[in-house]
Amino acid sequence: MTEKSELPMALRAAYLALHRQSDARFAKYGVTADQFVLLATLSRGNAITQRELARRMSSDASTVRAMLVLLEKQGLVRRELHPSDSRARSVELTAAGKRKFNQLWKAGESIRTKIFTSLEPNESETLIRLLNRVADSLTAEPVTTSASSDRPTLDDET
Amino acid sequence: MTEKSELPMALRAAYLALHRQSDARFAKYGVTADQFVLLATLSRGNAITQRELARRMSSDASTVRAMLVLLEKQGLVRRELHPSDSRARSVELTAAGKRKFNQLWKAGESIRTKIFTSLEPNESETLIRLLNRVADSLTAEPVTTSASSDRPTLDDET
DNA sequence: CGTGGTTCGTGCGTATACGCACGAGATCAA
DNA sequence: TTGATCTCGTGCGTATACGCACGAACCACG
Repeated sequence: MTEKSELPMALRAAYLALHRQSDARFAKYGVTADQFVLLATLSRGNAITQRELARRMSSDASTVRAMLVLLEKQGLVRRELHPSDSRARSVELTAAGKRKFNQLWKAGESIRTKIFTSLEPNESETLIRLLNRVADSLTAEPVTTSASSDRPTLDDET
Repeated sequence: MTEKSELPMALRAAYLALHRQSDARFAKYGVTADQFVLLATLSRGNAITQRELARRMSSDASTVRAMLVLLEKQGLVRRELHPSDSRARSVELTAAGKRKFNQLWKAGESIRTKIFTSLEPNESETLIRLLNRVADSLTAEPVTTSASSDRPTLDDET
């Protein structure tokens, strides 16, 4: 019987490990792991609003904005007026941004290899499926705070 | 054939969703999701060094320090002199910290429920196992004396 | 046409995450 | 013992992550 905190902790450990490795790998290219995620997201669907970009990155609007400011300074992305909605801004990769992303993709190859060689092909599929299920279950709307009884492996009040 | 970026993105989505939900849930108790992780870690092994705490949290020494400073102000943790190593500090929960953790554990119950009801018991086991495998594959660090690893060849032309 | 409710981007404040460099203590080798 | 080296905690700088509050624009619906 596994601990109830084991899954969340394993998720945390895996994500942070990935993030650290990515940051280290991309550092020499002057971008961070999260900036890579942003560039990758734009590379698959250019000319989207900041909010849509945030949604696809599983990130937050204000976080994305801060990132865009930095990436714009580096000349990797461009923010233009949205054709139909004048309060929105349309984000896209510059030519330099596309080149940079291609570099980064190659630079990150060994990380992806590390991951996929530790998993059988069907295990990768399974892992993705289960992760998506977890994410979906958490992205659903609020729950009532019911506070049931399940022991936190700690009893205090001495 | 899945995209190579799908697994990392799913991992990111799941982790961030969990983190957001946890932050929201714990906010009314005045602690963050990560502070909960710290308290939970201490609740299972008290009186450990900051570095060991960081290791168990899959976190970083300086991050942990910043968190401890905040938690100490709240009176939830205590840092004492290490008995045998005078440069280290021994961290432990205060009585208030233990009470707080018990509260938080209950408050977070519905989040854990959400996750586990979206997974079959064996799927939880599988997910944990696969996540650990991924984390391990990424935590491969340079060894001190062997230096026999295959080194991903960071040839960056361009 | 207004008028209110919603959505987009922005700015602000706080907490994490992490690398890097430092000083003090610990450890090992000669 | 001494010196080289490693480790622990600290402080600093930067990037994320996110909530919250604004102002502006969009969108009904009367």
